[in-house]
Amino acid sequence: VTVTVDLVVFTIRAGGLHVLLVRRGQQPYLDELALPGGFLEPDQDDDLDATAARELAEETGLHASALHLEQLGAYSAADRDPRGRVVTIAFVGLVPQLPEPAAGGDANGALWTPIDPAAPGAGLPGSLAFDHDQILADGLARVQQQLEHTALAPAFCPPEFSLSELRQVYETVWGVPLDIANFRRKALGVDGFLLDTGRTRTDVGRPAKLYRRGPATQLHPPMPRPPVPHHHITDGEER
Amino acid sequence: VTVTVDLVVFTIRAGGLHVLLVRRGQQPYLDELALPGGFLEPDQDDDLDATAARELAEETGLHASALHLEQLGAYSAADRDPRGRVVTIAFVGLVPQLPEPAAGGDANGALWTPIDPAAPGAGLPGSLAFDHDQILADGLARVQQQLEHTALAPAFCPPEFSLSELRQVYETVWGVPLDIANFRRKALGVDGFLLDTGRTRTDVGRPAKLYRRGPATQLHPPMPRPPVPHHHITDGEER
DNA sequence: GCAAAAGTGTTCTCGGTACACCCATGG
DNA sequence: CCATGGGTGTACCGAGAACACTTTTGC
Repeated sequence: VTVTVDLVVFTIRAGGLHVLLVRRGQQPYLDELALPGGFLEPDQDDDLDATAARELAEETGLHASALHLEQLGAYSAADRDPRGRVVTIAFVGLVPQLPEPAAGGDANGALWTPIDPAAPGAGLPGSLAFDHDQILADGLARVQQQLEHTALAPAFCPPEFSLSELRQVYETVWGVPLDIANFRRKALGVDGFLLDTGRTRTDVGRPAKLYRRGPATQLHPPMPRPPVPHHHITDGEER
Repeated sequence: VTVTVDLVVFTIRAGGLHVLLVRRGQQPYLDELALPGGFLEPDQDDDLDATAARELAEETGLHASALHLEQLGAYSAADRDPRGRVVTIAFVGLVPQLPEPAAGGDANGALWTPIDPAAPGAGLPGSLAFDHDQILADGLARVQQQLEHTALAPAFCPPEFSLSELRQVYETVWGVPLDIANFRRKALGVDGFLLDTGRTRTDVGRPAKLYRRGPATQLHPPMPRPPVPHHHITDGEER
């Protein structure tokens, strides 16, 4: 049995949620879009997490420190890979900024692709190789849920960030607007979530205080996630 | 790379939480306790879920219908198995009643072992083979969390059950007492969680209405989980 | 009647929501 | 001074917690 690792790596660029995709450089699914990934090498001491971190570094140039990587699950349908029995362990990664991905490995290049948090798959230029559409959807759901319960949001931000930036993370990943005042109180009220650096930053308007991520990992009680507003059916994309 | 499946199967017997363990019938870890499990057969069409269901049926005699089985995660440390590179995918299973497990396969027999929901590992006669202590702890945490957010609790109950039985599931898995009145209102208030069968059952005291599990899968809002009361440090078992 | 368990009512409190309002900066 | 975003105050509402109380059975 062959074991691979696939990565669902999200970032926020230009106010929108993006996933890292590669265009496949070999069969099967040559030239189609897929999630970045690689093989678990049995002869090395890398476990799955190390393999995922290595792959991510290769694709994005980012080193494993200071970025979040977590296991999503195993995908094992017998016919998911035409080459034979391949089980893949999917990971979800979160990247703070907007570094251009580095091409390399068996991929012709990696690219940040915008996706709609309400409907992953919409906005994509077709479907992905293997069962990667499913993995992407599961990964998005995981991140959305983790934002509610864990102190994960700063992973999308630079080391120091304003409350607006943090709020935009939630709004972007969830696809809903939040109340500024209530978000502030909630975020600052959770013990150990945010640390006040003395600093402030001015872009436009009143200067904003800057925060660093605190030691807390869980959010008690959770960050409330508003019910998705009922879109009118804009076009297609229903189920 | 070899891929195996390990099972963390819980049930409630005699008012206590129990896990299914086997005594290993072969090297490595001969004669030690371990989680039941088996190999993913590359030549068959079974995916991991099917393999887990098959193993569970072999060990307990229970067929896959009407029992809950869900993926927990992959464990892949390079040195977790002395035979070489073995990645295992752990599953969590929930079994309703108290069927005696059937011995078979490569195990000398399977047994239900009581565990303390506050400290898995306490109460065990020593530690488990491989990294199964860790997997067991993760599995317990998963079930405890799932009870909060999903309509999983009836999986521990017979098809028809009273509210007391359901409440005892929560109390047993969480290891804390719940308020009878508030639990009742909460459980009945969640739309689609419980269906009223007309029937009642009398053991002692006033007859109780019986319910079946409804179509709901998520609990909105979650079943509130009380903070664990501070035990005085009874003895050891701290971290 | 009494014990035991099922089921109901009521009050208090706290967190979330909505929205009005004030503050600091750049132009 | 005004526009822009940062930050504070406050009144309302609903869910959860605690606990008193009533109902239905067996003995």
